[in-house]
Amino acid sequence: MDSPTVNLSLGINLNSNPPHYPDDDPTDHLVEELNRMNTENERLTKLLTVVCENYKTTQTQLADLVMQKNDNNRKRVAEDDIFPTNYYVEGDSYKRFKEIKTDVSRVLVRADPSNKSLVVKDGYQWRKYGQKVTRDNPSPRAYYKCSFAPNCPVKKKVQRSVEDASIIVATYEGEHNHTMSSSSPREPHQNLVSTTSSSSPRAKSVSAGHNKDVEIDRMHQPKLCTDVVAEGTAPLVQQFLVEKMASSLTRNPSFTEALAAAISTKILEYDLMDGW
DNA sequence: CGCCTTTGACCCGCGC
DNA sequence: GCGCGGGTCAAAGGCG
Ligand SMILES: [Zn+2]
Repeated sequence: MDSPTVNLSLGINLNSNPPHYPDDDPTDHLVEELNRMNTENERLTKLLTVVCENYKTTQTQLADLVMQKNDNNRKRVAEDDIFPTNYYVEGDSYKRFKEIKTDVSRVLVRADPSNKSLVVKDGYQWRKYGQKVTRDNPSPRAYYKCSFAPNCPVKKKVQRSVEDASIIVATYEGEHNHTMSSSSPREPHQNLVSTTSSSSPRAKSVSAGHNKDVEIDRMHQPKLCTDVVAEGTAPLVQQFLVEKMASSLTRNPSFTEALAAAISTKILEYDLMDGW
């Protein structure tokens, strides 16, 4: 793919050594310092916005490329042509089709560890129908079903990540056959796209690579989500980009705080805007 | 009263 | 068959 050489050196100049003021009036210095901080914060916010926009654009392009590749490689299964029943007859008994997996998408959500309830508000209405403890994860896994429409087949599994209690991994399965309440019918913002786990060894009907992923980042601690993206099935380009950005940013320790603050305000604006 | 969560039982596929 | 692990059911209870 033609990579338009993104300038990854963000040129962050945080001026971590404030000038030493003469000590005639300390409050003036504080006010001045505060103003300087505000200006810096504003600048960082703008910078962050630009970075996010670029990131989103890159993600969209990557998603398009992946989808094109999938369409070229395999015959696309139309969603409406899926058999009405998931069972077939073998001998005198019904058996269930295993490979009817519609589409699975994985979503990474960062939330503060104190949030014990795994209720992730993503615009839909979910009814919890189960909870199990899994083998290799101390936190339980919750099972939800979309209860917005009576026959909506969408399910999701929610579980905290291993060894990082501030990350919630939600796995969506299926597609909604209804719209999202009274919200705007336009597409929701796609921030992160991860690959489907469609690598079944002998899958007859291949799942269409049609996944919509959203990453919501609730940052309370100045920790970037590099590990999360790296651990998943993220494409290499995305991995590289994120790691590059993270290394650029984390090199400056005081940047993470400003970044967290900027993201918090951004997310608040986002929430108000979308009416979550 | 309707919708939700909780929670143990149940089911089912898989490996031994 | 049996045990195990993951997924689902459904009764019971909570809540506005
Ligand atoms: Zn739905």
